[in-house]
Amino acid sequence: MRYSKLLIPTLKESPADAEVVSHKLMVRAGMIRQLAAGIYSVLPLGLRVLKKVETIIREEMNKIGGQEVFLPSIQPAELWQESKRWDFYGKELLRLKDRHDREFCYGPTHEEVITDIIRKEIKSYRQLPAILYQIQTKFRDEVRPRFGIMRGREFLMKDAYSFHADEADTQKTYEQMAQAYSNVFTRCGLEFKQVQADSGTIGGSFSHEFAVLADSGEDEIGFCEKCSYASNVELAESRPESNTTPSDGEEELKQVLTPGKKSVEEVSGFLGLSDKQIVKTILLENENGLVAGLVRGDHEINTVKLKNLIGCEWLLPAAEKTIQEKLGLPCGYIGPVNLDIPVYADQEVSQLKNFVTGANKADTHFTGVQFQRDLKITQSGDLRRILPGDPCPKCKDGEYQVKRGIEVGHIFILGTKYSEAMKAHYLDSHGKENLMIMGCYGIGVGRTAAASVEQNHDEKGMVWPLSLAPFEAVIIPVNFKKDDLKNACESIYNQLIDMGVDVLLDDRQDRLGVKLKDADLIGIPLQIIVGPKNLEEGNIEIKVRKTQESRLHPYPEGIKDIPNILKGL
RNA sequence: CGGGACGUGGCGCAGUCUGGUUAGCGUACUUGACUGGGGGUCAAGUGGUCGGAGGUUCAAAUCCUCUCGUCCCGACCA
Repeated sequence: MRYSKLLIPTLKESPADAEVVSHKLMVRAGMIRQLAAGIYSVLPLGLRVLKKVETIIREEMNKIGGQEVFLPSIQPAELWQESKRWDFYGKELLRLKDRHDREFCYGPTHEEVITDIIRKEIKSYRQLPAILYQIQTKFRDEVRPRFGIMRGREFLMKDAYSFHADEADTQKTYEQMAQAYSNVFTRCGLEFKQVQADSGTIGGSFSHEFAVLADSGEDEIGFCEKCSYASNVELAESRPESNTTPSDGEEELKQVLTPGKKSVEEVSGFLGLSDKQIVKTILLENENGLVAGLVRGDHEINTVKLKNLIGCEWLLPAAEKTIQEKLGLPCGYIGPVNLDIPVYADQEVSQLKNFVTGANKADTHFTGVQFQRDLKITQSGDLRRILPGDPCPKCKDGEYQVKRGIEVGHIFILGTKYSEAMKAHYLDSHGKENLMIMGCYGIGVGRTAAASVEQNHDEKGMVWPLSLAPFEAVIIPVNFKKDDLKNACESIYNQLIDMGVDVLLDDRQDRLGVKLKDADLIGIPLQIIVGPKNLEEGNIEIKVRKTQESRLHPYPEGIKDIPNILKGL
């Protein structure tokens, strides 16, 4: 391609509304433009990158027997009502009506549509397993879209669904899919981790997330340096502390005045105790009303773990208003003693003796609280967030590390959730009807590209890996007016195209500096600079974007080495 | 959903508090000349319903009301 014929509107300054590097750079490089909150247009250069990600995904999906389909983005409400998600999905589901007033939604995901096809078209175990995938635009009306293409409302996603006759087969495909995902992200040149993730209400222990390590990530990943254990912090198990509490006598329950002391630090400081002797009572709300979670003062509650322990549909922090209305208790002084709602305690809390809690009375706390004697606990379990430095629950001598990550892929075993709700049956070899078992697997295409920028950039701009770069090489004439330079560039350009190199010819009339700045900004891996002095001496300059290292190569003989240089990057 | 900020040529901003020439700067864009190895110089230009609606006033980018849009923070530490 010729630069002069391409729409690559690069900018010198970052847009004022961009926060993260990938957003800033993708706008500056003329790859994307915002149309509305969380909705972006993709320009030619950006599309080239997305297409490269797509190609890698297609190759890996096809390799494990995936068949590509293309499903509608607008879906009838009936299908969603059948799966019960019409009511359940909430405001993230963008609903619309057609001219006949029929209800539709813009698909945020496609379990319903694909299950509808499969239940109609597949009847026999002989046709299973079936693995179908598509690369298509999704819309999720996020509360708060941000970070450009990384968390948009409209975004490009590869979603795959698999249908199976039995669990072993599902498991097999799940593992192949995990491997395929691993291959995709490796080929995209990303540093990532495959981590256990929360499977939510879907059930089953099989869900893994693929997280690209980056400070701008919204996920927290906990992993062990010594063994292979890695999981989303939401899910990471905490290993019970083995230190036995001193066997002091049990103190009496005593009310103490703690005027104005609400936070753990304030209370512990005021009473001259360690944070570990305080128990925090956190009020949350789910579909059945308020619940309380107890964790030690130096710990934090993990609501995902609590939600899983309770087995409720949803769980959110209770609003102060709700607490006032339903319990009439003063925030800051709430405690589990005589608290008339379900109380769930972290396992560490059950080990404590003589601890402090709120007394459900303004400016008052209890001291000498005993777990067994004073509290009515609905259930105890692992409820706390892991912290960096916590012991690994798996290998016993490693420590947790916590890093931020961008979720670029997620795979699930769905079981029969959808096949049951939507009656997707098949006949087995005995002629008996069975429910199909399903898996679903997603990759954020744009997010993968953005994650790559987050991981690979410098002060000059983006540094694409060869596999995702919009072009593999760019030819930069120092002066495009001089015929000998121009002819040499045209010749190199044609030869590289013939050799199958994805090459860009910067045929603009601008000065060298402009071209080099742009080449660095858009991050093309190899720059071929053709200047008058070098050319006279029979040389061209080949510069690597990433390292900024530059070497002279003989011209014209050296042209044929370029594909090899690219391979070596 | 709660809180905060912002909206002025394509992009980045000043002007708004304290109303008053023809709305300004940088950059980009067009034309010409010079220049030609890291966003060059000079000259002449193009481009603006100051987000929108209503109001106050002799006079509104500026004051008031409403509205739309965009961004940020928060929505577990009781």
